[in-house]
Amino acid sequence: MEDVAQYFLDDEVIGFDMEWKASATYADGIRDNVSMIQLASEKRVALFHVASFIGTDPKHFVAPSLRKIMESPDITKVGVSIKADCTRLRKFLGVNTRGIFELSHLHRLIKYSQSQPKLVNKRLVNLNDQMEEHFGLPLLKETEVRCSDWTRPLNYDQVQYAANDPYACICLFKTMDGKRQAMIPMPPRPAHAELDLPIRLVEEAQKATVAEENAAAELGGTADSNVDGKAI
DNA sequence: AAAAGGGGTACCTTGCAGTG
DNA sequence: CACTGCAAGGTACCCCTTTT
Repeated sequence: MEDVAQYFLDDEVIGFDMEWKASATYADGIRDNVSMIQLASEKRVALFHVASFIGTDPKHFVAPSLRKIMESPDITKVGVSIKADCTRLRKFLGVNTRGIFELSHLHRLIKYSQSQPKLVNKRLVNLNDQMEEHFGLPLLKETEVRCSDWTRPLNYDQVQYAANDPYACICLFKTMDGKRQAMIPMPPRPAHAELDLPIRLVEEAQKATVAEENAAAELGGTADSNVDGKAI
């Protein structure tokens, strides 16, 4: 994971997606709830089958460079329903993702801002509909594969499916942002999704950060806190 | 099935101005 | 000083959609 993640450190925008066991509840362990992590740039796709990693502590499942990528506000992570993925990543692996970009927002902006401004809202649009709109192609989203057991060794269908998702996301972003830049007048790019949290959640996050820093100070350790508070 | 997030709505609290 | 009415802002809940 460390070696492969380093390939993405210099990218400005990457596609991001996760897979987990459809039947998993929050009471189940890490492997059931975060079975795979996928990244994609225009050049390459990375699949991390974390369910097969050895260990019990959250830190055994996230290599330093992957954490760096996810927590950097300068590397934009694009996806559909991406906030839910990031919540999972935070809850089970302690990764506080920044630079989150919801493709549904950009899709609505370029599709509706000139004809039906009322529809430029935060409602999610599924990935398949976005693919058909901008590429005229359906994405193979077979329920059988999607809801399969992602904790077991993967078969070829699963690998193909898992690679498709983040790659489709990065392609969609490039295409849609190109359309946005061609619009007259050009609307601004939607903000990173973590920046428009309700005030209540922002305060909770700040409290958690302070508590974390206090705990680290008490231990006298040099826990690498990538949180500078500015983005929040 | 389970979970999260956004939009909409009803309800409550708060602050302010006006009135007696 | 006490009371009333109104607008603004916050909160809680339901419904819908999306994800695996």
